[in-house]
Amino acid sequence: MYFTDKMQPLNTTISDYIQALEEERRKIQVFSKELPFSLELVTQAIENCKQLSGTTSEYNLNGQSDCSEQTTSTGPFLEEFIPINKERASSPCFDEDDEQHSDKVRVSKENKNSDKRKSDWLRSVQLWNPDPPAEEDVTRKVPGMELKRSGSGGGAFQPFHKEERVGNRNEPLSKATSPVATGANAESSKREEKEGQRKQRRCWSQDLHKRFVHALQQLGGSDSATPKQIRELMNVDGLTNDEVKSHLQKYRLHTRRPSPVVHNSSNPQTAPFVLVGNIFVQSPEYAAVATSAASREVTTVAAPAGIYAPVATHPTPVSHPPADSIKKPQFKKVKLFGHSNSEEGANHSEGAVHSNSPTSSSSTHTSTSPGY
DNA sequence: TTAGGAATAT
DNA sequence: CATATTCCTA
Repeated sequence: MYFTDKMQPLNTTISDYIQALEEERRKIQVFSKELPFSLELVTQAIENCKQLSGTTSEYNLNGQSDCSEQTTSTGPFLEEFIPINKERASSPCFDEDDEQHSDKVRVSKENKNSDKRKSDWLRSVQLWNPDPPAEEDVTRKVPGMELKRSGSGGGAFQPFHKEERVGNRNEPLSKATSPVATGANAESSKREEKEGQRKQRRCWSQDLHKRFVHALQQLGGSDSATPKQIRELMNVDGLTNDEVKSHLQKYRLHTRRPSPVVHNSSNPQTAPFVLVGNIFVQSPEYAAVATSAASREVTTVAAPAGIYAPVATHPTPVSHPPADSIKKPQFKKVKLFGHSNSEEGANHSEGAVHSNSPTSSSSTHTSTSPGY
């Protein structure tokens, strides 16, 4: 039994959050001189939250504009305040979207990070982001029913939009089925794409990947799973077989020979991350999560052979999620795959990479950061 | 028709 | 260079 992931603690916690903020404000009020802006910020945040909780009730989980941000559970805790980094040269994900500034009360959302240099595709994305308008469902877990739309038909979906070129006709495409949800489908601007054109690049978000991996494990590993099965299991609406296939190909590729990861044998001193206040930054590109103190076990820091680090097998069946839940990111920001499950777990056979780790630490990874 | 993999494109 | 898409073959 696996349990589906939790992802939307939202609404319930909003008021708690507000309370927390208010308390925070009281505290810093004392230092209003020293921290005028903090006070201001908090105050604004409170207001925004109040408005949010009061007026609207719809939360969309994927509003993000680009692929950065990770599924953040309760917005409160900053997890992703990554410094910033601009550089938009080669980010795989489609960023764009300059959005029109809507005057709404957008809670301050201005994270503009674009990508992580190294490209950990795992964390750099979120859901796919075809584009803003189509926020529909995409991921939806759907409790009860499943519907798969577009079976394999192929390309169907498409949110995308702009880009004109040849005005060709689009295919019929029926988008109809959205898994649940739908409560408010905005509209469907379906502009299908043109035929001759290459499909817009889709980014595999963390969430998506997570589902992918999850499906994979259910199917018994990447070697035994077939794209179609995976796709069905994932139950993500616009996903096509080809996309899954491709992703799988990559996945296999990476899981198969990660090799170089050498555990630094004698150099523990290189801490993988630095904890700064509440925010932790990762020094090397290899991020390994550091959930502050509690580093349960997970955290596969140096995965031997894995690169894809999906979900670290949660061994935690049922424990109280209380405190932790708020504190830690939903899933670690692991980067390497710890293959844990059958998947590669079994691969020991071949994968056995013996550690060749000669050169004492350092070097060896210059740029090769396993994306996965 | 689907899967797997290679060739390409970004 | 990595990741995603398309082409080709079984």
